[in-house]
Amino acid sequence: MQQTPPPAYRDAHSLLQSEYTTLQSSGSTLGHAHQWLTAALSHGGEGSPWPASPLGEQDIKPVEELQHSPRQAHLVQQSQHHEAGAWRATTTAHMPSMSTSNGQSLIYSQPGYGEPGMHHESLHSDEDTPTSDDLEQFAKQFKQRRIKLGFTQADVGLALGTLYGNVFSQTTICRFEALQLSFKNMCKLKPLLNKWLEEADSTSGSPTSLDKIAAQGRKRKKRTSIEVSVKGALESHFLKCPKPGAVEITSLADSLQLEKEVVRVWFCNRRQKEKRMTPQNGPMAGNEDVYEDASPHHGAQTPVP
DNA sequence: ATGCATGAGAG
DNA sequence: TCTCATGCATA
Repeated sequence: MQQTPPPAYRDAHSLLQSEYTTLQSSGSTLGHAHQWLTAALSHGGEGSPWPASPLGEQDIKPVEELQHSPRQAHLVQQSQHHEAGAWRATTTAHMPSMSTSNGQSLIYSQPGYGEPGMHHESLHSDEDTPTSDDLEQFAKQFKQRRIKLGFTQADVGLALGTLYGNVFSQTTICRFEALQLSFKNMCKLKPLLNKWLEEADSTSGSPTSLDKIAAQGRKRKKRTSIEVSVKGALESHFLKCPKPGAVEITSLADSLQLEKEVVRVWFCNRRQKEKRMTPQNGPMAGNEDVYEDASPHHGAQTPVP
C-alpha cells in the first residue's frame, strides 16, 4: 500500500505523450512520431502483470511475426560488431578543455578509456577516436541539423535501422544528443549518426525509405515508481556505499519495503549514471570520483595492456 | 527527457 | 554477480 503506481491507461495517453515529447525535442511541427506505431503495436491487451519467463517462448502474436522485433534486431547487431574490441583501445587520452563554466569539469576520468600510448594521428574524422570535445560538438551539430531537416529522434533511430541494420530508439538518440551516454557508447554511435546525417541532407527531399517496423513481444515488469523519500534514502546509501552486497541490498530493500530486485537495479542504474559523460547530479554534486572498488568477485573493465 | 528494466558479456 | 548498451513506459 505504499507505492502502488496507477496501473491505469497506458494506451492512448502514452501515445499522445510520445508525440508531445517528440515535438518538444525536435522543435518541428511535423513529428513523424513512429513512436505511435511502436507503442500501438506493443500492447496486445493482456492483463497479466509480467511473465517471469526468461524467454518469450509463450505466446507470440501474429504481429510480431510479421515485423521483426527490435530486440532481436539489435541482438544481431551485437553479434556482428561483437564487443568493444573495436573501439576500446583507441582513445585519445586527453579530454582537457570542456566547457568548464562552473569550474566543474564535465569530464570524468575514466580509468579504462583514457589509456595513453596511442598513435599520433588525428585527421581522419572517421578512423580516430574523438575527444569528448568532439563528441560534444558533434552532438550539438547533429541535433541542430536533425531538427532543421525535420526529423524526430525516433525517425533517426529507425533510419539507422533501415540504413545500417541497427535500430535505435528515441531514447538512445535523445541521450546521444544530450551526451548522456558513456564515452565509449558515444564513440560507437557517432559514426552511425554521422552517416545518417550525410544521407539525410543529401537526400533532403527524397521520400527515403520510411520504415515503420515496430512491435515487440516481450512484456516487462511494470515500472515501479519509487517514492521521493525512498529515493532519498537510496541516495544516502549510495553515497556511503555505491556497491552494496547482496546482503545489504536485501536488508535495505526490506527496510524500505521494496523488492530486492528493485533496489539492486536502482543501484546499477545509479552507478551507470555516474559514468555518463554529462553528470547531472543533483544538489549534492561535488564528487568526481569513480569508485573502483576492490571486491574479489567482479572484474570491472580491465584496461588493456 | 528520464526512470526503472532487460539481457548479453565477462569474470 | 557486475557492467554496459539499450529501450519501454512514463512524468
